[in-house]
Amino acid sequence: MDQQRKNHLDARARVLKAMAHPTRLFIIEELEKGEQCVCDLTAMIGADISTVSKHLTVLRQAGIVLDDKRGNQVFYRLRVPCILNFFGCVESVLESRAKDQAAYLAVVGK
Amino acid sequence: MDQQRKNHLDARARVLKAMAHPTRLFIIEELEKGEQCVCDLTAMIGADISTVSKHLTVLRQAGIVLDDKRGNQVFYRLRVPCILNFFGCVESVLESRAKDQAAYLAVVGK
DNA sequence: TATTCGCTTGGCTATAATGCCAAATAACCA
DNA sequence: TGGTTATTTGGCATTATAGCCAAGCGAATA
Repeated sequence: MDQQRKNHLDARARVLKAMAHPTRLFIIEELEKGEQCVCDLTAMIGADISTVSKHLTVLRQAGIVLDDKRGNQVFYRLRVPCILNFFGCVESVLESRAKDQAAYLAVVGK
Repeated sequence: MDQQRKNHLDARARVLKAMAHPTRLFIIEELEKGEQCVCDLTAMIGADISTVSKHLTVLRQAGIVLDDKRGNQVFYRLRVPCILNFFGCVESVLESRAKDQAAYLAVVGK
């Protein structure tokens, strides 16, 4: 594996890793609907605001979201619009597993 | 956030997390070209075979790959074909960041 | 049967991620 | 100025992940 390919895989992995957390996926879904301030996201998530802030930092550092301070609030939005299309394949994985699971259950007698 | 949504986010996050490692992305890319045995993947990756085997276990448990033992070799293949299409958006994130980085470098005088 | 081959699993250490609390910062308001 | 609100950061304990070596195990071969 050459160095250039390795660098590219590292870069992709960093983006995926930033998305690979339920709270951060929630944030991405909500931001798909439009920008949100930290306070509103925090209210929806129901965790400590410092926890939510750190999740947002992870997303920002991965280049997934942008922040915009207005007054004493910070609004976050998606940097690229496609993030959610992206899930079609994740869903395929989930469905494929569900199907096999159903087949297995049928074999063992429900 | 209701329980059903939480479950769904958890399920998606688990799939993404399984993909979020450079070695596992490499494996996915190689399997896109066709099934491979553990030995060939190990040779390409250049890590200990036990390390590669554990990465494959992560991918299998996430429902991303399937294994097939034939003789004393185990062949792995992708369970769903779309995994790599999936990266268009990851690339957008990376390009978007590169663009901003370039703009920043221009501002500070290269 | 004994040996080798291909792979998985157990065990370990080192490193990273998570989430809370508390403290720091920044903007606004009285 | 002092206080309040919104957010970030530091620090810490807990848990998870990564990768190596060694041991285990089934399948092929001598």
